[in-house]
Amino acid sequence: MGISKSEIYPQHVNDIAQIAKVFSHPARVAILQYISRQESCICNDIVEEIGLSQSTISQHLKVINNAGLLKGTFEGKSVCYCINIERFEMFQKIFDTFFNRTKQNCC
Amino acid sequence: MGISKSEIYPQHVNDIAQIAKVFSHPARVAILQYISRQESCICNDIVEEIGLSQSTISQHLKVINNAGLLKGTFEGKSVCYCINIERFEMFQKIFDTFFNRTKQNCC
DNA sequence: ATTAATAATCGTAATATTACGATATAAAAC
DNA sequence: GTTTTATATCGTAATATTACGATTATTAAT
Repeated sequence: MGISKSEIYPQHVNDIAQIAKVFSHPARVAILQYISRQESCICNDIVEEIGLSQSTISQHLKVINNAGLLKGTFEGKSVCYCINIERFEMFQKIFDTFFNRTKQNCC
Repeated sequence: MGISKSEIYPQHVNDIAQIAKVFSHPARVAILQYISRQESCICNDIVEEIGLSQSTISQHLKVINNAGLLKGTFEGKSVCYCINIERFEMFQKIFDTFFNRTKQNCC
């Protein structure tokens, strides 16, 4: 047991859950907020800023990136992380629609 | 290791993560949508509707309820689940604010 | 009072996540 | 070319989550 049965749900339900998962860890929320605060997409002060190890931050960045939320160069020394605003706004919209629909028809 | 260090983040960051966690499992998204679809707050057809065991649904309901998202009677046979719209809208607002703020000042 | 039905809780196995140190990789600086 | 710096990946331990069956508790029906 313990395996999440994503196959039994409609796609849009899985989509919402997957998007929410990105934001369900405080480190990832903090990373996103930190990146957005930087005026010029500067990089791994994130490690110092957040206070987790470099490998852990890298792991969280991967989750954020896999969700399509990052833009920038991703090789070698000077990586430049940026938020992919289009994608970010898409997530915002999906969430907002979910909230609005779920509010409707409620007792 | 493996313990999530929530103490190192500001409160509002932990808040967002905790709210997102509620929606980060498809069963909980499906349960919320199902409850909202019901015209009169009727109950554990949820088990049949979703296709997980009764104990598993109950567990997910507890998570949703602990987040303050349910209203209704919670004892004995005929439990009546309802979405707590005020709380739900509060979550919507927190999320929307997070999205809007994180979009700002971005490269 | 017994029985039936509904939902919560307990115990537990399987799986996933989180975190870190160590190592690998790749570009920049020297 | 070697060293430094920045980031990714690997291996692994600790913890959390998911799911289920069995049991318990509570109400409704008989």
